[in-house]
Amino acid sequence: MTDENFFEKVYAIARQIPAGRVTTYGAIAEALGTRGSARMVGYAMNGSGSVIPPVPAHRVVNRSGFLTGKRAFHSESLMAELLRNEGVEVLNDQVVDFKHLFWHPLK
DNA sequence: TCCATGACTTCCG
DNA sequence: ACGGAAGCCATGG
Repeated sequence: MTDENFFEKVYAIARQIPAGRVTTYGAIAEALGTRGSARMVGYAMNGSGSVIPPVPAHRVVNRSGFLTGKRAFHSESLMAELLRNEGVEVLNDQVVDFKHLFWHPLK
C-alpha cells in the first residue's frame, strides 16, 4: 500500500454525509480539490468496504441520482435498501427528489 | 515508465 | 432531448 491519503479524504467526506441525504462523486472530488477525479472517488469507495469506520457509500450516487455503485455492494438491492432505511425513496435504481436530498460536502 | 481500467462528468452531433 | 465519444485523475500490472 502506498500513500492512501486520497482515499482517506474520500472516506472522511463520505462519513460526513448526513443520514437521509445523498451527494455526488463530483461534489466530493471538488471538496478534495481534485474536481476532475470524480472517477477516483468511486474508485476509492470500492475499497471503502475494507475501511474502518465504515463508510456510507450508499449515500454517494452519480450526478443523475442513479445508484451506479450498487454493484459494488454485497447485493445490488442493498444500496437501495439502506437509502430507504434512512428515509430516502429510491425508484428504479434512482433517488427520488435527488435534487432536494442533495448534500454538498462543503456546505 | 507505459498501458489499461474505472461506483464520473462534460461536450458534440 | 438523447446517445455516443472524449477528458479527467489515481491505481495496478
